[in-house]
Amino acid sequence: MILEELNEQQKEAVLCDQSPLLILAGAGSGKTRVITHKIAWLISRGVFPSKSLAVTFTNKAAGEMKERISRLVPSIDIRNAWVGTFHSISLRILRRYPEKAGLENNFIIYDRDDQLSLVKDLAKEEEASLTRSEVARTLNAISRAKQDGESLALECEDPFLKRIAARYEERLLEANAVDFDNILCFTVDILKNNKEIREYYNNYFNYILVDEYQDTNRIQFDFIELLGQGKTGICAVGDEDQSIYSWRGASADNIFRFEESFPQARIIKLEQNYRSTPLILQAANSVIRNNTFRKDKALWTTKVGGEKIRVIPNPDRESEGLAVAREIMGLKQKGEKLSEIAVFVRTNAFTRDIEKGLRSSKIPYKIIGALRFFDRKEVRDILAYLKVLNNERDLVSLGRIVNTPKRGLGKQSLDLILTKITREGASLRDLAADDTLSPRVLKALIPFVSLIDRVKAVFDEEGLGKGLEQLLKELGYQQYLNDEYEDAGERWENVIELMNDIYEYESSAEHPDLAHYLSEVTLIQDIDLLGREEAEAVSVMTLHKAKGLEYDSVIISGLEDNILPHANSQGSYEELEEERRLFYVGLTRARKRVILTYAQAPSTFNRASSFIFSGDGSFSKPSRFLDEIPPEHKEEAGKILVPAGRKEERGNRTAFQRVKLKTGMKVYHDKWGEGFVLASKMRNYVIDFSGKLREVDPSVEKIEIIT
DNA sequence: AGAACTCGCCTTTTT
DNA sequence: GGCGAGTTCT
Repeated sequence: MILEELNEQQKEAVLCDQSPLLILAGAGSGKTRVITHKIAWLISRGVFPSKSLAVTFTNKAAGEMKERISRLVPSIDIRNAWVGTFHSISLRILRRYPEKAGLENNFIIYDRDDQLSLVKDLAKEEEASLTRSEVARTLNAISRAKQDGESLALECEDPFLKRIAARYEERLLEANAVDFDNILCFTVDILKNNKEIREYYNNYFNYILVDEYQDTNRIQFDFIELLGQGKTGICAVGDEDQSIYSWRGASADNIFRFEESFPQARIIKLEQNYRSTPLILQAANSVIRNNTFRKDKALWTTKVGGEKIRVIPNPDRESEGLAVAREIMGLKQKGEKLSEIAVFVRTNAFTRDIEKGLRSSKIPYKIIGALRFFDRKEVRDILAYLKVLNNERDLVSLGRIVNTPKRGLGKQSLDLILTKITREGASLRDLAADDTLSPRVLKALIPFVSLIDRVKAVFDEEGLGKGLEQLLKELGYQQYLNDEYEDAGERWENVIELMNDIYEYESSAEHPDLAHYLSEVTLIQDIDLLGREEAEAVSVMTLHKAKGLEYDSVIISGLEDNILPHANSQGSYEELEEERRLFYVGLTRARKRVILTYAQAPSTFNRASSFIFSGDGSFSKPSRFLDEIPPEHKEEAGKILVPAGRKEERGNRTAFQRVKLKTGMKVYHDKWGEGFVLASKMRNYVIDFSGKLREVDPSVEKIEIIT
């Protein structure tokens, strides 16, 4: 039964257990199917679910994989199977031996925001003031080294960076915290340095399966190598054409390294695509063929035909959002389900433009992972309180809440408090009794410390949910939100949602405790993973988030040079090829159709979402990747005219709401025909109509932009 | 000393 | 359009 729905290669892959196995699986060739069926098959043959380890790329993928397995072997409880991301699996191991990494058992995880605050603090400690991007770059360097299995704290040419990196690790340990990288690094170190632990896990897992193998980095490879050494039951599935995470140390080279570390590995190629129409497949193939660093592959399908790829130019970003909405309305009228439509963007910021368009057409949508629930200020505030309640030596979190809500402890006081804690090892209680502090500071600090103590007692005696309720009550948090924010209602809703989540966790977890809750929350960033399915809605997400998903209809927006490929990724051949793979990933998500949109003057409108300026503000070019799709596979929306001003009836007079034209734009005027914009002059524009210069005010005269 | 206000710069992508 | 740094106000 489990083997029935598989083709020959897939079946071979599922059955192969006498040698390590590397599956090179093209897009849509059923690789997830192979993994789920393989695990289900093993379980059906009597292997305990907990003896298989499956590593996925996201928590969402892990959840889906478990669901699919349990549908294949419905009679068996697979809840304790090891299915998860590298991070969640390593964490599960690290939680068992925290002392081996110098941690106490209530350690928590610092997310990116915490990390940035920490680096900033440390720079200040070194009397250097770094800009936001310098802080980010410093953190990226530290992180990248760790992902490569190195450490700037130990080895680095730049003494400043080395010092920051070293202090960074110290401060993490002092706060009894790990960052995302350390979850893996510490676990790998424990496995490396402790023979008994390594052998225990090496023997424990009979089968190890790694999905999205092309996106593993060095430390993840080491992890797999340590657990999989000497095993035949190891299997990695990947596609170098979908490698899109090299910026975080991922390397498709791991595909070659696999054969070195696991000799006698079999290689099975999956080349039959079950997802897309041949038209989409051919288009995607001809795009990816332009990459030089790849093995040529021949994806094929038995399907026939397919709709041409629609390419839709727009005068500006706003119109692009509207065009996306219009296309979706069209699809809906054809009877397509909204849940089978996805819009992909290059960067998170662009989701806002799409959002606007969809909202104006009243199309229900969900943004996947953009403004994440746990990134909201009110949620972060409360979580910071929880982190301090868990461990008051967590200075990043303490710094966040000491004056939130405002209690008269500003920058100066905060600095003083933090210094006393770091230099003198003072506790909060010590500080509340410290008579060297000014009366003004003490007056604010004493109630704060006693609040922490009181709430902590409730947490210990009555549990997490009750503790949180007490915290909110003592803080007067709802009142604080009302006083400070216009959208207090919405913010309070989020706090309530967090409270529901914590009650939910408390009733479902085996041993509910704050540290576990906090790390769960940090690793699982998407709120929709914490319950409740969304209603029928269009999905909007970044191309990176799109990996591993599929939809009937895919719309990719922002197909402009400097966006896709991104302006920051044109420095080298490698970067450009990664951008092309990103586009390829987007295209191959589609079953039935692809729509591509771009804007001509993205920076004119909505500056908020567009930081990409092509120098002097000349307007952007369509993406070079568009040219890589053969003409017979696409259908340009052609030369269309878009009014430069939005028509408005004012009394009996028609006016055009002013819209900025840009130098160089091609326009059309009913009387003078085609022209191009030479310069702007107050409200007017100088336009060259085949040699004749005219000054035109587009809010009075009808000017259309030619695209 | 701390709050309130203004200005400029930013973001590529994520566990 | 938000966030931090810098500046002015209380």
